[in-house]
Order: sequence, then structure tokens, then C-alpha cells
Amino acid sequence: MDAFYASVMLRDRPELRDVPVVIGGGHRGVVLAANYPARAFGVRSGMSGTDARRLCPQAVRLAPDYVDFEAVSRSVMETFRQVTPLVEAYSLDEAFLDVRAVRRSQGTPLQVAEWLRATIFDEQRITCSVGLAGTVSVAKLASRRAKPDGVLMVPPDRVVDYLHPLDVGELFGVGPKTRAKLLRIGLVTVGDVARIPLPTLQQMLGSATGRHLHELAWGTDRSTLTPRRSDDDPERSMGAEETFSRDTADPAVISRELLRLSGKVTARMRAAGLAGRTVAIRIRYSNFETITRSRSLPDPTDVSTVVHTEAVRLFTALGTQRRIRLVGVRVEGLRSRVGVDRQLALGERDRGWREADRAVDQAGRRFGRGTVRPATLIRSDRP
DNA sequence: TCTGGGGTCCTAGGACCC
DNA sequence: TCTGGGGTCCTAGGACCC
Repeated sequence: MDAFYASVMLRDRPELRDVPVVIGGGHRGVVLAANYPARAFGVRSGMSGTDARRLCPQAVRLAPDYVDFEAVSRSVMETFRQVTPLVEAYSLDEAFLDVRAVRRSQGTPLQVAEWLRATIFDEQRITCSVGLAGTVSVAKLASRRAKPDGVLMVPPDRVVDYLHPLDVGELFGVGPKTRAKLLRIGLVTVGDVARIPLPTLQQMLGSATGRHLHELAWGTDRSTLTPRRSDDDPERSMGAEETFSRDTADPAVISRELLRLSGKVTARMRAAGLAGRTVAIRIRYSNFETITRSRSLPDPTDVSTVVHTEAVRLFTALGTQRRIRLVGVRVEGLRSRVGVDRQLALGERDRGWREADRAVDQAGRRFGRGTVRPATLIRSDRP
């Protein structure tokens, strides 16, 4: 989708369509999306709200409506699946489709692309762009170049000619750090990188990363898709984090926030039927220095108290008195909860907290999320 | 008043095991 | 007397993506 969040929010606000609009970027926040008029002022997603206001003070600022974004996303993904089941959802607003096998039933890739764009515009009143190519990363590059509201095809025999003049930073997976590293040894274009011997790249970037970059430079990365997370292939991790509106060094406040985040994460895990063994916390100090600490438990858990206790233990072990900007809780090593329940019951390590969680989940489903929560979270005096 | 929140994958070193 | 090679798991950090 083109400027997804902005496009969705402007569907029913035609009067804002031609003026600069920024989604997000409130207090301590970053820009989540900017419409094209705002981009003309240099506003980009990911930039701090402060910078965006400096570049374009007259922009209209809107708060994101994720409920709407998710609804549109579901509908768009459904449209994709009308073409083929081989859809790899990459984010809320982006997916890869393998259309090799649907030529007879649905038409050429170009025809499929135009059908998708027309259908999505009819149903959701937002525009999108399509890149067509033989591999995931080249298709991704092509779609970026097709924006806004366009289609670009890069046939296999034209891939190398297309890629090699580009700046390496354009490659899907090459960010500022890698680009700078390559620049330091005089590699500017994708062609420069392609001509470097593979072992040299691997020595510089590590074996897997080096190989991957080499593939990207020749347009030979993967062409098969992994359609969907399944029970055999669940999410690897789930986490929640939040930036305080004011930095704090108060351990009670931090512990309470860890409790809130642990509850949020484990609720999502329980809803997905997942449990995990490794609890990780993330701490960002006022100077933006960010660290993680993690510990693996003997058995997987989805119990909020177990995760919170471990999170607090990890934080306490830091022994820090520094002011903190952000805390986060993440559970890694997720697997299906099937078979985990019995093991926990035998150990009785969670002493009824599992049942408490279940009751909270049920109350939440019936009366709204957060209806029942730990008493310490009722007085909401987080800074 | 600079710098969100949700993820994935890779690297490197050390412990540990056969 | 001098100590291999292969593998897994754990932890911390980092790069990248939307």
C-alpha cells in the first residue's frame, strides 16, 4: 500500500488529501506515516515528531487508528488470497505473492497486478504499488520504484542491468551501517559489491550476511515463499515495550511497568496458544544507550507472574540507579502450549497463577480488556 | 522537547558434551 | 607431554525491516 496509515486515515477526509498530513509523532514519538504532500517537505516515517514539526510546522497531525489499519489489512490480504494461496504477509500493508502457477486461471503477472490494484482501490479506496520479479528482493525493489500507484516489472534477463547501477543502500537488507562499511572500502554501487569475491564479503560481514549480500547483488535471492505461520512454525518471540513520558529511576515504577508489560505479552501468548522459555528485558537509559538481559527458564511458561518475576530479577541484577527512558519485556523460544500445561501442573510452580490469568482473560473478553488487573496497576501513576 | 513499537536473523564467545 | 573436532545451548549486542 502507498503511505498506508496516511491513506487509510484520509479515506474519509478528502479535504486533507492535498495538504501535508503526518500520522503519529506526538510527545516523544516518531512519524509513523506521512502523505505525499508532507513528504514534499522532507518528512519521512521514522523521523522524530520534533524534526517533522521543524520541517513542516503546518502539517496536520493525526493519531493512528490501528483498529482501522488492521481491518483494511485483513481485507487486502484476503484479496491477495483470491489470486493465490501462496501469500507471504510481510507486514500490515505488504505481502509477497507467488503467481507462477496462476497464469492460466488468473492471467499474466501484469494482469494480476492490475486486477489487484483495481480491486483494492474499489474495496478500500487506497492505492498500492506492485513490483514484479523472479525473486523476493528484486520484487521488493521494483515495488518501491513503482510507488506511488504504479507497477514495475523487472524480467529475469534484465535483473543484473537493473541492479548494478543502484546505490548499495537501495538493496533490501542493506541499511546505513552496512552501506557505510562498504563505502569505506570503496564499494558504492550494487555492481561494485557484485564483483567483490565472496570470501572478501564474508570476512567483512560474517559468513551468512556476506553470502546473502552477494545473492542480493546478483538478484539470486529466494523465489519461494513461506505462506503462513503455522503450529509447526509459530512466532519466534513476542514482546511489549514502552517509552515513559518522563524518564524515571524509581524501581517501584519500573517494576509496575514490567508487570503491565508482562501481562500484556503473556495475554497475547495465551491467546495464540504459545508458551516460551526465555524471558528478556530491554532497558533504554536517558542517553539512549540500550541493553538487553535475558534468562532461560527450565520450562516454557505463559504465566504473567512468572514472566514478571523473572523480568524484575533481571532488572534488579543490573543494580542500576540511572534514569530510564524505556522498558520492554519479551518472551523468546515460543512453542505451542500443547503438552506444556501438564508439566507445569506436576511441578506446581505457578501455584494457581495460571488460573488467575485465565480468569483475567475471560473477564477481559467479556467486559473489555483491562477490566480485571493487578491491584498495583489500578493507581496509574506511571510518569 | 531529538530519536516508537513490533518483529527477524546473525555474530561471537563461552559452557558443555561426546 | 600438550591438549581435536563437531555439535548444541545460552547470552548480549547489533543490523535491519515496516
